[in-house]
Amino acid sequence: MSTRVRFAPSPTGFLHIGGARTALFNWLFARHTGGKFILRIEDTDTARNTQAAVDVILRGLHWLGIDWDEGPLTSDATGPDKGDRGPYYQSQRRQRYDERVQALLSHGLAYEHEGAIKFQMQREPVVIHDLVVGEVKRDLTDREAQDPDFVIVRSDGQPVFHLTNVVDDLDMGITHVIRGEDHLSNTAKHVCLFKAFGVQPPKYAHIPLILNPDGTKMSKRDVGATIQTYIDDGFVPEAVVNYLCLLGWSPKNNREILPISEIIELFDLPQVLRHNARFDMEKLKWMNFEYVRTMSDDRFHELAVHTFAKAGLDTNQYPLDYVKKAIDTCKGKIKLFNELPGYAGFYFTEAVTYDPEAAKKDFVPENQPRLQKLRDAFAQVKDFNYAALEAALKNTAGELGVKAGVLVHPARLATTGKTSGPSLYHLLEVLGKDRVLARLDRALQRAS
RNA sequence: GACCCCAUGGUCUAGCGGUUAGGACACCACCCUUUCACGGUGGUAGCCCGGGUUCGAUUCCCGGUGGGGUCGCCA
Repeated sequence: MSTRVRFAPSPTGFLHIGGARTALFNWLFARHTGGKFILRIEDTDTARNTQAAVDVILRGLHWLGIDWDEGPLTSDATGPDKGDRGPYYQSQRRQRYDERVQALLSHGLAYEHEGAIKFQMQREPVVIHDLVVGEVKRDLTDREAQDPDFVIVRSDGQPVFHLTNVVDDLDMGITHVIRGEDHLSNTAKHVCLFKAFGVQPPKYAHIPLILNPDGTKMSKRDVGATIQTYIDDGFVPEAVVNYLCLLGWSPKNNREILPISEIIELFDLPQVLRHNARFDMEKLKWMNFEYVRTMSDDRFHELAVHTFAKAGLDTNQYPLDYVKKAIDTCKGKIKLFNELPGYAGFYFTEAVTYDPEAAKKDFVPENQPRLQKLRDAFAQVKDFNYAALEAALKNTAGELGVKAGVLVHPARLATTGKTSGPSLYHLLEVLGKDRVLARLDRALQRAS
């Protein structure tokens, strides 16, 4: 039998990193087993479920590269979808729930209570066979022992999560429920519901949670908790996905960075860890850097242009060749794309502002004649390439009897406004003689 | 409070009765270097505690401690 798994988020207005990882593990399992990955929107709740909130989820999954075989095509609950087990919005499945509740009622497995409908829960401990955790015997808590039965339809007629979740999994033929460990306690309820409907429950796999660095539960307010953060901060989706895979799972053999195709091949449920993992932004950034420095020049260029544009720097105003060479000097230097405007924005604006601390240190009277000599040397360079520029600078330093660094720092500050950045000689070559001389002249005035 | 899950350096992990306990991030030192990085070399740092089982436990069992989760007419 072919596997069928689903990711069933509630549109809360953000895609939580834990949810994304759950989606990812489901997706990996489906791809690994050659089964189907289904997206179902659990929007039974309140008015907080807006189309915009669904869009956030759809966009987040798209960005991560997680595609679904069945599910909605748009954020419109009544809009088009793919798959023959729809609709995939719970708000459109009300009739199914009503039918199932009637069945329970008529079999005496549920009953009305103060206008709501409650399910007759079994009193004995429920045994769950979990693919990750193992066999779990779930006993009633003291609170539940008071009244083990739980509401499946609210008094206003709205079916409740436990009911809709189970009915949908049943109707959609879900074979494996892969979800966060925070659902493990709920699973006892769900297993009993399946039994009441006279069917075998799906197989369960409760995966560990992603915690904050301090070990507390990650809420939407915490750093890195929502996928939008990564989109906004200039992360590469493959890096985020790769990192997420390593939280609660390992490819073994001391391997960490590996293509998704290989992860799909290696991934399986029994190897998922049981303990929670803490989120480490530093490691994610390192991994992102690994992806950024090894990606193709074309992709780097495309993402870079987009990032500059976001920061208000229009690279289209410059010759394509200039833009390309400028961006090339940044490859392998930045960890996140959002560092780019600060790192290399000087290529795309004539309004260079000097780092005040550095200016105080480098633009001093003592450096004025040195910079002047360097400027004159650069003016003599006919073929304005990095090798010639390096030779010119070093030669000047030699004549001045100073180390290269004495010229390098002021020159960098004069042309970029920064104390660090791409290779100086390469950046000068890209900037070109006119710009370099002009910027040097401006700095010369400042230094005098 | 009750119920459930979990436990290898600061963090992510490999390990599945006998290992100098391996890798990665981070950190420190040195080298390289025009800046910042990259890279290279070396280094600090770990099996939560207590009982068992065993010739021998990081590894198996029990208890404790610690962490997390769940006990809604939220999902």
